[in-house]
Amino acid sequence: MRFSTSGIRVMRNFPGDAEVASHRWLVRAGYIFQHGSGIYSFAPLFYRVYRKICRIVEEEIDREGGVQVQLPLIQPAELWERSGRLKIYREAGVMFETEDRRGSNYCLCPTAEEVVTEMAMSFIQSPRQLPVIFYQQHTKFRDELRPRFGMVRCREFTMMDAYSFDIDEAGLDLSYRAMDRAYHKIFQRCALDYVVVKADSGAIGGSDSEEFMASCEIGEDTLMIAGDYAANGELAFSVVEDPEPEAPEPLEVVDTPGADTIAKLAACLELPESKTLKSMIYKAVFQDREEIVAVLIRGDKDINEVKLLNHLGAVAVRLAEPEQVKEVSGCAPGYVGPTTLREGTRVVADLTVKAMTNFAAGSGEPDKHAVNVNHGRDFPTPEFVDIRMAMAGEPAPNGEPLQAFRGIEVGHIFKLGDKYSTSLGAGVNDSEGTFRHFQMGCYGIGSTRIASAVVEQNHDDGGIVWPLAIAPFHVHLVPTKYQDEAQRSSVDAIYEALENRGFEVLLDDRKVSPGVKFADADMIGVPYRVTFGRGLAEGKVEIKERRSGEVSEVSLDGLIDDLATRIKGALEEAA
RNA sequence: CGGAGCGUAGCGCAGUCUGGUAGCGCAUCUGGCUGGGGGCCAGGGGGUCGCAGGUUCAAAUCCUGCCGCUCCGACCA
Repeated sequence: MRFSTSGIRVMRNFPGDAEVASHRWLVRAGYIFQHGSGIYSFAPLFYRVYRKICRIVEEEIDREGGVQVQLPLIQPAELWERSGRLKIYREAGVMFETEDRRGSNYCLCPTAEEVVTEMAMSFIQSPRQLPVIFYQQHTKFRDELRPRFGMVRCREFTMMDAYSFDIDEAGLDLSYRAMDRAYHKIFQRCALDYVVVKADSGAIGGSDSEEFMASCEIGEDTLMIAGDYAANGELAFSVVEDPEPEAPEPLEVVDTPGADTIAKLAACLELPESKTLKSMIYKAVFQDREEIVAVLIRGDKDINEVKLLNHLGAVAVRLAEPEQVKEVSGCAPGYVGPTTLREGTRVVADLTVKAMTNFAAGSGEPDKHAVNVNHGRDFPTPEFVDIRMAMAGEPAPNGEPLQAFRGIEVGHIFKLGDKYSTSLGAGVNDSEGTFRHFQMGCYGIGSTRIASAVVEQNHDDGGIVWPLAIAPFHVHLVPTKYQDEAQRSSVDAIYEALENRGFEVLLDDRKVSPGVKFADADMIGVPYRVTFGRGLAEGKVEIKERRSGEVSEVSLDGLIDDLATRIKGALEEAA
């Protein structure tokens, strides 16, 4: 491709409103163009990268028996009502909805379990057609609460989504493992540095799920890792040693002037924070009702809302409004304690609360706290369940201390079981003639997000450093003076020869100074740059490796073979 | 949605406090020189100052409302 007419443009400075490296470079080097918050065009360079990622994804999923389809972006809202997910997505606020001219409601596809299950129901009539894995690479729409970091978190993005159908759990296991294999191959080929962690299944639902996380400082997820234990911070479990039980002391209310935080309270009472109790009032939203729930946790720990949501089986949980707090506890948020709760209020306490004795808690009044509080005596024994945020340094279930890392979620695999096949009535008759719901799995890969994550992991002061497998071009030809007849003819000859050999070549035929071309080449980040200039009279050109910066002088005659060796070698190694 | 900030030419910004001819750098166009790390000279084009309303003889500048964007916290590929 000739630079001058390729539609590629690069910028001399960074966009003012981009902060993270991938966003800054992808915009500056002309890969993407922003139209609105979380809404981007793929410019020619990005489209090439995107297509390469798609091809890798396709090859690996096809290898595991996946079959490609395309599912609709506009989906009947009624279908989402039947699966029970319309409310969940609406509560989360992420569903784009629209209606047609007759007033029927539609959802803009945020994920496609419903439509694919509806199709499978009609297409899969016999267990002999199983297993089947349908997949697509298509647009998704999510009205993200906060689009972020350029292409990392968009409101419109492209995702590979796959859905497996099996007759039983053993079959689902095999499909799940097949996709797991494909995922590892895909991320390895994309040269991504990643880890796999146990994950929460969120609004998708189902039992097991694992996330593939690109290691990266700007990652939005916290990964908790300790030896062979790796989990998303959302569901990581840590072991906390219980204190020695004490003989119950009489309950008292004491003055604690100005103690409006756990730290101040502990200091005021000269107690460790672990002898205080936080009482939070939550509103839990269910499909058909809402409930106010009091949540108790040891003062030195934090509530994990994902765990809470899962335990309650709610659609959403959020901190209650002050009026609602007053309703169940008779006081304002901040003064609530387990003894101030109205009778009949549902109380959920973290496991660490179980062993607590003689602890301090809110008294219902400002500047006063209850001390020597004991559950079972001063308030009814609550339900004890793990709803605690694991912290770095605490031991994982395997005994090793947890370390926290940041990651970008680039892939997620789920065992759904029969959640959708049951709600939508999809399945087949088995050999005995009984109707069996499909055992489903679903699998997502953020194709556009991979590109961002790769840039986060592969850039330097000069710009992007693409791994060959997903670089927009293999070779970037830079003639220092393309107007020069002799130079032009040899550059053109090499350009055509390389293209004829099947390599992807960007030829910088612009009439600009060599310095500009070099800077732009670094920014765009093609793995191999070939410079035509001062050695050309002696039949020499230079190959420069973008990543190492290593320059080697080669003869014009040997150039094509040299490049072919390097490129083929690198591509095969990646595959 | 809560907190912070921003919106002036394609991009980056100054000008706003203290109202009075809309500027700078880059990019772009024309001509010339140059030709291995963002080169030089000369000339040119490009702006409803986010939108609406208000105050004023006069608004980019002051006031009100709205919209958009970015960053920090609650969703997810």
